[in-house]
Amino acid sequence: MAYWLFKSEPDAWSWDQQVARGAAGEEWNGVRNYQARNNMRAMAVGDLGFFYHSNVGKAVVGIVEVCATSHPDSTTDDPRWDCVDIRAVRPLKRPVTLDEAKAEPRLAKMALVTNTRLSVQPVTEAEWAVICELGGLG
DNA sequence: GCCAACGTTGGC
DNA sequence: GCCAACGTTGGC
Repeated sequence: MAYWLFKSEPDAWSWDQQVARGAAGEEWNGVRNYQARNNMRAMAVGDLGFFYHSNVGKAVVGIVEVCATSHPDSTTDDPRWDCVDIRAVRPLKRPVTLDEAKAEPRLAKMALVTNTRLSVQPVTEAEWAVICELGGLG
């Protein structure tokens, strides 16, 4: 079981929209970055991820689960781009902002802090636990 | 809205 | 294969 983080601008695709898709989930399409794509190719069904609102909010707002492994991105004919499907699991009790993550020494090496432009990132088990703690989840 | 950081593209 | 130019992301 691995942990990940998915970034989305809420104006383009928000947590509420993700929740509205329910158990069916939604394609995480539109990624046009090799590193992000490679991360998605490495995902397994049942892997968990954080849902992060970039630009507006700048906070981790919820937890998602991978419900389909990588497959061609339906928004392009370019065979280079694959994506996974994810479904909402639960919101954090309180969002964990980027400022909080930056201020937390245990998250100093987290990709969210060190590699701001990567839209699909791996998260370590330790980082996962810290964000859950800050987010009010036992 | 600006701009820094970073990734990609294309000329050589 | 190098590197300058360009495009995009995302914090501020």
